[in-house]
Amino acid sequence: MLHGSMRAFVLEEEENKAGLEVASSTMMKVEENMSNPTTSASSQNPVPAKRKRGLPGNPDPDAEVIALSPNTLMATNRFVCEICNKGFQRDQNLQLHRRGHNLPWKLKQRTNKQVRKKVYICPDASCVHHDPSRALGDLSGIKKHFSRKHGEKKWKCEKCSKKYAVHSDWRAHCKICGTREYRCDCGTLFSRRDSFITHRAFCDALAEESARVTQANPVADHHQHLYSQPLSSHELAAGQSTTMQPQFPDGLRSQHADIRRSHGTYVTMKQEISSPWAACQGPEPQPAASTSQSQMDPLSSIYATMLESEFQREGQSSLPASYRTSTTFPFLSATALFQKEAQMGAVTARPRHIDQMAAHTSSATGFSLGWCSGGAPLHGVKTHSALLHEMACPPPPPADIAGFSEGKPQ
DNA sequence: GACTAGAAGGGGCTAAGGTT
DNA sequence: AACCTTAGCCCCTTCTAGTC
Repeated sequence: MLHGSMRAFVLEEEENKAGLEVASSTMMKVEENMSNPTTSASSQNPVPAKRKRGLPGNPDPDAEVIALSPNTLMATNRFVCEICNKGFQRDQNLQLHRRGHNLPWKLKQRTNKQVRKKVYICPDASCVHHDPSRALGDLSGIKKHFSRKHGEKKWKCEKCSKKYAVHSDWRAHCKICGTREYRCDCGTLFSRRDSFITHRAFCDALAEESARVTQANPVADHHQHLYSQPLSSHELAAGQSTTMQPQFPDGLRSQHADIRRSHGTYVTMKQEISSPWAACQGPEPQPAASTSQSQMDPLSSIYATMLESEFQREGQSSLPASYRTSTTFPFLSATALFQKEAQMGAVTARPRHIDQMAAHTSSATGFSLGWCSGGAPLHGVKTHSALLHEMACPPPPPADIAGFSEGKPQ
């Protein structure tokens, strides 16, 4: 489809004779009656508050159409002296230079007549912008277009290996390349948010399924498969043995926490609980005999005292033996804490929300519900949960914690 | 020589349209 | 829906012709 009242068609010579670009031009007339939607619309409507650009490739119908050769579009010093082969960006520069060679020269004269708007067509015949009706409105535009579509892409992004022909495009890409990165818990990386969301839906469903399986078979855990490492806090909370010592690499552990933070989910617990893990990778467990109350660290001691008094208040003679022998409450893993609470609940009264917590193992919100449930727990249980909460959020523990890995409570 | 105006080059920003 | 590419617009700088 040709453009309507296109008046003139200036064709630049494709060939440069003797290295000198000759600006001879041919005038052509293209006569068809076709209205330009852009201009007709703009003439009918009042000027909008925010200026809108015209559609691509719909130049002013009265504009002068200029066809530059590929050489011209790509050349930097396209005006070349036939004597010394020196190139110049502009004809005026060349003409001035020719004076030095005592060659005839002619500077472009300023003209008083009104300059008609120029539009430029792409020299590539197969290109949509080769059609005068789709000519581009400015010279830099057609140059950029020709470079992008038909030129050599010599600018390469170091990060993603994408190539660009226009330097500014390359720079714009380099600014944002690698800044949008989405990482799932399972370690998979995504550059696109939608892909990441899709994957996460799958990954979460898998985690929930694993949690259900975990209740029946504590070994099953998709993160174990994915990381080849145990475990995350919510999985521990599902009731796995404390003899399993999670060994997240520090980097992965903090990364995991960061990811959850970005999801707005169970970040805090994850980070808090990770500290005891680090501690539990410490020295060999001490013999039970060596872990007397006097050797406890202050927090352990305080907690043991609190628990004992709690039991006594509830009518129990004293803390069960298994609790008294354990000296490491503040630095137990989440599993150990839950198990202890569950045991205590079995001794006193088993709270429903503990079961709920276990059932929510893969759900971030479910996990936090376990800690922050607004429901009315049974008498005594609230105290235990509060104590456990305090235990789960201790200051960083000392490096060697005696007796941590003694295993699960009797 | 100083100053001004115009042309050209290049880069940044962003709307529009296409793609995934 | 989000992302990517393309093209239009604008601004700044540089260079040169013309004028005083």
